[in-house]
Amino acid sequence: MIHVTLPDGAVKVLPSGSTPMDVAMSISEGLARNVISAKVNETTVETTTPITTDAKVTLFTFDNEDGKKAFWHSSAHILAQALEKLYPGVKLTIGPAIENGFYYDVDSPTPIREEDFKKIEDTFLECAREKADFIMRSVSKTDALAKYKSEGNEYKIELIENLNDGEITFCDHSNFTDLCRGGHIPNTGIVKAFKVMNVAGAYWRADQTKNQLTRVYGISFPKQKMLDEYLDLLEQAKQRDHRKIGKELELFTFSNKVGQGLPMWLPKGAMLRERLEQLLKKAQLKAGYLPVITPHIGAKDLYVTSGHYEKYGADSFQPILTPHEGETFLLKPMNCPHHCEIYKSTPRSYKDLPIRFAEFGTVYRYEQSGELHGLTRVRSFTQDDAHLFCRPDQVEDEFKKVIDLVLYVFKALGFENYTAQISLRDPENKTKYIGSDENWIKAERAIVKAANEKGLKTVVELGEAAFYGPKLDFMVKDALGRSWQLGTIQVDYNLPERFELEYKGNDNEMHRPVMIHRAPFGSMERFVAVLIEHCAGKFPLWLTPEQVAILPISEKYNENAEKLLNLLNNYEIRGFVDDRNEKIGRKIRDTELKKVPFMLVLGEKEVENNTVSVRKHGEGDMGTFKIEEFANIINEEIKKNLVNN
RNA sequence: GCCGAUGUAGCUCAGUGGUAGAGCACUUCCUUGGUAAGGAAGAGGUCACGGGUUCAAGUCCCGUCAUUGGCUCCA
Repeated sequence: MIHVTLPDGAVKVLPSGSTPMDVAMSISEGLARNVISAKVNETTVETTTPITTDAKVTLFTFDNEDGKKAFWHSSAHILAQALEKLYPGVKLTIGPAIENGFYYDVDSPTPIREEDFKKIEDTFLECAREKADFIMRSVSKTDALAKYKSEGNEYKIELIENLNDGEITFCDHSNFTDLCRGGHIPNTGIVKAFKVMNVAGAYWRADQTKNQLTRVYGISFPKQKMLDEYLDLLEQAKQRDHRKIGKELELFTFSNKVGQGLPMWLPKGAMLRERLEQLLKKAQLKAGYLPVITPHIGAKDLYVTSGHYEKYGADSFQPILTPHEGETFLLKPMNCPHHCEIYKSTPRSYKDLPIRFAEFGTVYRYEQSGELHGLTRVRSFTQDDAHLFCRPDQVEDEFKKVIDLVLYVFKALGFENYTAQISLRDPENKTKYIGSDENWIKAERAIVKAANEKGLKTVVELGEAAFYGPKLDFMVKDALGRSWQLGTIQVDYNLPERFELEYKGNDNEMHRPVMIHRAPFGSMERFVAVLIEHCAGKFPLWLTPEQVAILPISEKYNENAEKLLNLLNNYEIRGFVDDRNEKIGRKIRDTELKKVPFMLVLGEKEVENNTVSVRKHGEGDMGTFKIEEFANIINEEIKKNLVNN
């Protein structure tokens, strides 16, 4: 007999050789029906893998992350089987589970196209319906290599060559075999619904110099209904796409005549952005930041000093020349060098520190053309940048204050769900970074300590640091549960050294300050894009381009409507009059579609009684109010969703 | 930058080798209304751009540009 310990601490005594499925059976039949994968101690196994010693066992259903992973990993096998059937001569490479579904990278002699998706889906489901068991077996390295040599599959051969003899396993189901580490659901029949999401090119081993493969993306579920719900979610995401809403709400535009990836803010978008900037400017003023303004270009040497030129020069916008020989400027890709020079414009004393220079600085980066995307990835964007120059003993405290500022911004804009990513150096590849080991260690320690003391939920990523220092990045989850990287805070010991920044200490000696780079929004473009998708274009009242629409019942009341608008403007409420020759139903419909929060219907009754009939977006008629009453309602609501501190 | 898809009116899209279309938006007129589309008329296009095939190209082929889904990159 063996003792099996479950995650809740319960212990089951079962015959040796019992499987995770037996464990599930011993708990309940319902659980047994839904169990699709299991972990024995720390290893993911099949539900049919015998357990022969005392062990900790965790059972997974599709509702667990691990269960989903096993489900989608297994689905990748079925996809591979279907692709082999449909595309003779196809070479399989790898097919992992991903966050939403799975993919399989193949080298296919015939192209796989969108019109083939239906065919692939049908074949996949045929294979799934065979209810073939997934069976793991060990193979010797020689045998494994022999199989793929006979198939001429150089990719699998490369994979196997990196494995040790004795740890190579194949997974069989039906007549299909694949090299595989394991972690499957019991049989193919559990997969009831499948959809090919996309095909795309992907490099073998993510290496641009290697062969380009075809990546087939798919997603599968144990129930058709779950697939339908997932597709519905995608449809919602599409409806929230900031590119679509940005156009509909007239927030921003692009023009080929201006250039790729160069966004232009339309009046409504520009005003919205200004409101966001004001929010932060006010908070920064309170927090002791000092505004600075710097040019959009800088002498090339500035960036040679900072190290940006060496690192990114070749892939950036090319230098700007002047009528004078040998004089070159660069569009600024970063604000920090300028801010360093401002720091240096006068001698600094330890008593002056910390000095916090803030600027909404527009920067230019030549992003790869294939990477451009709406407002989230552009070639000119404005950072809500600031650089804090402090004494080493101030770093931690300053860092924590910046965290507070970032969280204030998130809270004000309704991003409740976020995690902090600590991005450190890649210890394997230190040459990517500038600066001394000692400084890196100091900077990394400072970040980890500050994040911990602030009680942030953190994940650590090695190799994600900026080339001059480690970062704390804030990842927010939007209303649909998608993750976005927004604010960033970075500790930097390197640029102060490169720019030879100094201050005089109380010992009358010169010392080097530490820099903190930070941007709570990140970039205004990206932030607005994420905000649009988060709130589906229904911005918080204080931020929205138009708070009220005044809808006269007929043209007779247009003049009263204009007067009302003026009155509301005095209460700092903004809006517009819909003075079109249309019926009230039509005006309401159009205003609803524009997502204007409040509609004021104005007709004979209202004009006589000096009232407005209020209608709220998405909710309908709220009744009749005195104008002052309405002004109070709206101002109360603004306060409610704009945190004050 | 690489692989795939797409590019027709301001917007969303139809048009599969034979005279360039629809809905919405826009303009004018009628209508002056009470909580999600009132009616009529009109205007609007070098079918992304450049070549080619053809008696004939929005449609087929090649190239360029842009958009887009991925990959790689991201100070």
